[in-house]
Amino acid sequence: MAAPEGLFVLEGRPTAQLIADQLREQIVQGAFRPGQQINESAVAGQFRTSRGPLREALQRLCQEGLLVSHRNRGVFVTELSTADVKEIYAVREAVELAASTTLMDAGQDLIRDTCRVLKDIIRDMAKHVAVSDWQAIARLDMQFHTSFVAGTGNTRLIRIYETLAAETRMCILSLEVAYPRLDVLVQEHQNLLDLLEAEDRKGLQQAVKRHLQKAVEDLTVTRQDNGISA
Amino acid sequence: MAAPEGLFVLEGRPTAQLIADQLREQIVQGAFRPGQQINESAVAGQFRTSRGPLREALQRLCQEGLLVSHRNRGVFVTELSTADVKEIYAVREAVELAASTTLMDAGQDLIRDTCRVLKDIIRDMAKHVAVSDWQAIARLDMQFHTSFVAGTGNTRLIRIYETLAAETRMCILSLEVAYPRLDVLVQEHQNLLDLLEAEDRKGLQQAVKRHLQKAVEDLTVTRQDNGISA
DNA sequence: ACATCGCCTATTGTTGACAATCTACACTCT
DNA sequence: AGAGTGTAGATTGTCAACAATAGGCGATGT
Repeated sequence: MAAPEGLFVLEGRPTAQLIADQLREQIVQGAFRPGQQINESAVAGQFRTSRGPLREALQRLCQEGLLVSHRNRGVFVTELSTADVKEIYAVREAVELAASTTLMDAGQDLIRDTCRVLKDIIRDMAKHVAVSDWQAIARLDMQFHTSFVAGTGNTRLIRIYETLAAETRMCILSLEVAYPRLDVLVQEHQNLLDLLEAEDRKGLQQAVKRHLQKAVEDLTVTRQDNGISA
Repeated sequence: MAAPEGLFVLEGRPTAQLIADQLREQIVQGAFRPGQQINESAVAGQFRTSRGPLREALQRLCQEGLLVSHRNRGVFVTELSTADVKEIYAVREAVELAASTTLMDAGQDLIRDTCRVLKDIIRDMAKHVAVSDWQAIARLDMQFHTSFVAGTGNTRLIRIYETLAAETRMCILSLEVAYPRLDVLVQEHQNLLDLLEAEDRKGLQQAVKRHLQKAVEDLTVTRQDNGISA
């Protein structure tokens, strides 16, 4: 049962998915400006492939909400408004609260394993905070939350959250806002970890709500309006 | 501000999305058997189009989880196991509970509007129950829940739930289980509606949990094991 | 009789070319 | 001068042909 069927299918994943993964990473890192059009030929060339596979990858990213497609005009990098930020964080709250409940009901073993992973992420985060590496901090921030949700083992919940994580990273790009309160960032995540380890159900849920609500405030106050996503 | 830019872009939506929508409907209605391979050329011909646009549509449905893709072998209709059913319903619970909270916080107007929509759906449902039209009942069942979530106005939450709705309808197909307890079905939904209208926060959340938990039991007891989704 | 090897067909993955559409710019007319 | 129109360029949408891979089937040898 160690490797029932996945014993090295060498690049067994579909090409479009591989391209989508790489392109997604480029987008959330700001390689394309919000609102910018994606030139199919140019990007296809960049990936050393043809327009066919690339267009398939674009479909995926459109569905994830990172890109928007206008018929006969092409696909563009999504511009996120403050309304979008609120939506995204509302869904994140829903997913994380559900994950909290599931984890608490799942038993100590799952919680222990999850805590171990989260602990390492916080350690990395502290290191990058020391040198103010924003890009890495944003990545680790979302990795923390994604790992938290991943602890449930619910593949669908994880998929949903990964999409939300990508959108969240776009928020930071789109709204051109830096991480405020660098020092409390590590502290807040440590607090979440502690509450999980202590199996403090109510406390964890409250902490998650506050953590996300604060983030929304940080993202919305800096720029009160940033266009309408319609 | 009535129609700033969307004043009739006649079929403004991308082709791949249109094909995906139609194909999704066919799949959830059982036009393809679970595990069956989708022949690209054949289906493309059916839609009077080429393989290119069809493949783009397939990418979407793969990401939604209705299809699974194996490199160099093609895409197949997903076979859902009981583990998948539990996952799907866990996420549904998370979304619906979040929707409940949002609606309750949103104020009476939103609740009133939502209730009106739900009332009509229940009426339709009762009609189709009278003649035992399973296909229509399944559709209306999911339409009820989707409309409930739609009441929040959170487009991302709605998108997520629409995907879950499609997967749920596949559960019924994949597990080849009929709706049990036809009579209580209308009654349960009416109960949810009443609790929403009464703004009984706690009561609604409890009712949602029970409603979904019952559904899981109905879907899992009939067939205790139905393959492994890996 | 069974296992193994090699071919063969069907289907997917990819590519390049062609057609349709939109945007931008220059030109003309009032 | 300003508004409207026509044209040109670029980009997307679509298609059909080519290449590559996987699984099935029969032949062959032990």
